[in-house]
Amino acid sequence: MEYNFQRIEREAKIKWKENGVYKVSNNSDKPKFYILDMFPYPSGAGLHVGHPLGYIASDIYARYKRMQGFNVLHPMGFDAFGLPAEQYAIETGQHPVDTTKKNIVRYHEQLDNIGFCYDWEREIWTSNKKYYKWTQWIFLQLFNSFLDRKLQKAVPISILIETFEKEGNIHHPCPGDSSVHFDEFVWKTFTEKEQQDILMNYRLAFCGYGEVNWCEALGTVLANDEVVNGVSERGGHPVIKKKLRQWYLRITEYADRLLQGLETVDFSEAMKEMQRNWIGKSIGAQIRFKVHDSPYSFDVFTTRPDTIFGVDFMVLAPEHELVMEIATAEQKEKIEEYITYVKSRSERERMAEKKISGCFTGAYAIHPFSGKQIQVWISEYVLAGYGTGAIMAVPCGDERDHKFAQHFNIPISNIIGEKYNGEEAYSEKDFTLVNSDFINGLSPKDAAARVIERMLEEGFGEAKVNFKMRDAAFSRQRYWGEPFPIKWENGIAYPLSENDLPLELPHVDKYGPGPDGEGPLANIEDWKANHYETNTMPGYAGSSWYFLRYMDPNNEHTFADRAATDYWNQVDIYIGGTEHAVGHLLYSRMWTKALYDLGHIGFDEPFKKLVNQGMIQGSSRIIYRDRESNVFIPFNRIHDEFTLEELEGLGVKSIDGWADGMHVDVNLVDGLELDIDAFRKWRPDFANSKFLLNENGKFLCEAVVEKMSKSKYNVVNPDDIITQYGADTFRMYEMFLGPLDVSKPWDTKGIEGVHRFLRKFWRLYHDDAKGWIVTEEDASEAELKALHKTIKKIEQDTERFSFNTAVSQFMIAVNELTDLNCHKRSILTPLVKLICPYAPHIAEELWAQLHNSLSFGEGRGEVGSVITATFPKWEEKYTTENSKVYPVAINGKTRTELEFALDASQQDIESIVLANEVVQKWLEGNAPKKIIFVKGKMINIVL
RNA sequence: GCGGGUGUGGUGAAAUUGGUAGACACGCUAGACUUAGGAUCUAGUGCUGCGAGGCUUGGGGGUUCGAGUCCCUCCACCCGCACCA
Repeated sequence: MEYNFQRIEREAKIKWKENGVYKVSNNSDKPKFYILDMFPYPSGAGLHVGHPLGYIASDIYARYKRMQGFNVLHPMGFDAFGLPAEQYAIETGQHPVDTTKKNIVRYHEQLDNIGFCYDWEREIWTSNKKYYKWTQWIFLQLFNSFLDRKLQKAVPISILIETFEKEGNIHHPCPGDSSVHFDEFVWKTFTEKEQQDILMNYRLAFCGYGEVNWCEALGTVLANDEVVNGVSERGGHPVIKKKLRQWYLRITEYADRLLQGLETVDFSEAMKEMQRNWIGKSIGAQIRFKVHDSPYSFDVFTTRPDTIFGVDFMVLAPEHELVMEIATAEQKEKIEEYITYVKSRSERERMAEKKISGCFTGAYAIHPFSGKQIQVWISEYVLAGYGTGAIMAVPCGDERDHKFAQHFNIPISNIIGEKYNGEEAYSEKDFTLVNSDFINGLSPKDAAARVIERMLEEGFGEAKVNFKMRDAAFSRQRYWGEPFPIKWENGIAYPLSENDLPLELPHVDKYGPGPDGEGPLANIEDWKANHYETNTMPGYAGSSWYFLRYMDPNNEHTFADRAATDYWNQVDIYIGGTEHAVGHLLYSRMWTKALYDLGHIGFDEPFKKLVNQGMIQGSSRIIYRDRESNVFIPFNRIHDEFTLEELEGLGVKSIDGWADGMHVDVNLVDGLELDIDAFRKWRPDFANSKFLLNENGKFLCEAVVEKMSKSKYNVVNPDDIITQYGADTFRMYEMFLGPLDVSKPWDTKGIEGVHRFLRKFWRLYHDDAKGWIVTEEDASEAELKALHKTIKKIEQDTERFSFNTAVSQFMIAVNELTDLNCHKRSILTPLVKLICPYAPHIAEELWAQLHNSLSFGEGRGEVGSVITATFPKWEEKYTTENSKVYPVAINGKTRTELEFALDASQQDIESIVLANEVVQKWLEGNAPKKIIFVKGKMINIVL
């Protein structure tokens, strides 16, 4: 009986489904385990072999945990709203409702073919109104609360209103506009509109005017993390800064907690570092400088208040609001010219070439301590969006300031002493200050504290913490997203009541942009008449909390029952790519914190442990053709010297043209060898081309590793692999490719080895001729040893996500048992259980056969529930330790005295024992401290 | 520039965390069985040498009885951030 994976997998799938094997209950005595994948965005192209990598890993771990007796939540769903889905719909002339549905059905089918143990009854789509009702509800929670900075937690806005009525905002500085101050009396004089405008500046989800990333091609704004290198992440369209009315999440208020929370979670250092970097906390001071002969003054932010006496000039960002106010008449023209120049430079140009440029305003600032007059410049190296958009420049201590001073011949003062060489800035902090008035002789650290103290006393500066992170743009001028549950009246945003949720996304036939940078919803008359907000939420809205919904997916009364969220609690393991480091992961961490603050859930970090999987790249095949003669030349011969006859025979006049390389469909290539007939069929335009062959009659392509994509013809579809080799082979091979977290190219060729292994595995149980061959004999010592070694290794490997070595371990075990000609039930039964997480279909089949009629379906059918109970305990007796250190006592002897014994003992353990005795005698009863044995051989003696 | 990471056969990679480096697999070579095979099986396969042996984990140095593993230094590559004051 052959290993008929097609039959086996078909039957297993039916069995699992009929018996509801993977249904998960919220009521269980078992300990819980929550393992989650980043849910996919169902694109039109379907899954390629790279997508399921992380899913396979999590599935193996889920099944493994289930076997250990955990109640495992391992759900799957679809991130269905958002820009790409809408773009795809537009491009293919369909409606996003239809394309999304179609794509999901396809994804669903593909995932099922791989044999995942998802509880599909918990499936969620973010675009489903039953789901986005609660996305809207959470939005309202954010809208209706603010962050109390003293408590460092979100608090309902109603409490803030009460406070304002009692004492104004004296204890609650306005995060949106720090210039807003009022007491309880003034508050009461405000109109409703004025009051609401002020409250808007506190809300965690708020609407305001701001500079946003506007993408004309997509017709919408984008969040900072959706803009990469100055172009849109999706589609690579140019992005410009534009002032628009926008919704935002006030994530900056959570900056500190997002930073602190990283200490409590198990993410990779790189991931934590990325998030820290994005948040960009820096500690320093804000200092006010007055402008000479002018009513104006401006603030700068610096991390080095200790260098205050080294300030030689000031720089404002070109966009700084004071620039035109303080510029002197004679400099105005030059300033305007410079600003025009800056505006003419795109973000990309600025990044590409960092030129030193700037312009003197003609104005002078007054040093707050010394009263010295300091030139005020503007330059594009000072960014409007960071800090206060103005800096105090200390050339001797900052590289950029130094270059700027040199470039414009600004005299440089030295407050560092001899460590500053006049050539380049000295930015270390290990020096003693000089030429610095009252902080002379202090270290930078002490000086900074002293300066801040003095500034506070004199009232022109204070300690200040600055963050790089900005509030997150939360509205899109698009159709395919959650509508905001907001009604506008007289310029005031009124939240809908909970009872009115969901505010459904109206079905429209046309969903082009609305007027004046508004969303498509502005084109709908009903919508406008009701004064609903016309923007929709961004793609990351639905994904910021989906992990909570899985816990209680069908609840119609709340986003998830508190008992359910308490039971499942944090996601124990979250698997996904690093590309979400500063987007999704930060947003969901913030939402979790807000929901926690407001008492809706009992934990404030969503993901306990994050595992990053690498990408599976495509391995493209390239072929080269001489354009003129229309001859293809094998890659291995491109640098060859061709003989004249060869060239003439082919009609090649020159080989200069061969560099005409083209991608060829990887499915037409076996390893590197091109199937020429198939190629001619695929590209009839080359049907008449000639091929220069190698001596063995083969034509070889070049292999290039690059991203898997349709246009490169290097996409491998998991469905094809599964048809040919089966899902179990596919799963094991993906794991076998290498460590989970590194990127690696797909190589279909290598899959044979894994497939061969599974067939060999099958042959332990079945013989092609004799059929079922499992015997009842007692196992031998050698067989037990092989089994137990395998159990131990695979448990360890699975535990630490080292699935590639686990698969190797299986292969070793099967090779060993095959060599031992072992077909014994007592060995083969545990082996089935062991392999189940990796190759569940074959395990299902073998299990059923081992137990004759007993199938998974009986007794709730989980393989795992049976497995844990009968896993044999690892016994000391079978330990494979092959190196042991025997400690023996000795003092005061040198190695040379023992060398002869060493030499004599290289052969076997007996001679070593002998040698040891000799040594001991030699030393008159004293033995060495350690004698080191490696695999039965004495390697060394330690005194 | 800053931060994080990685360097091991022709290839993907192992190495019990300081103990025979290269497990397992791909590829390759030879052979067997086959009408045939891209099926299956057997043997070989880090480099070097006829050989005993010698050499080998990016380079150099160090600690140690012993280093792929720890320390210093240099080099290369990948990822992230990047005029962040």
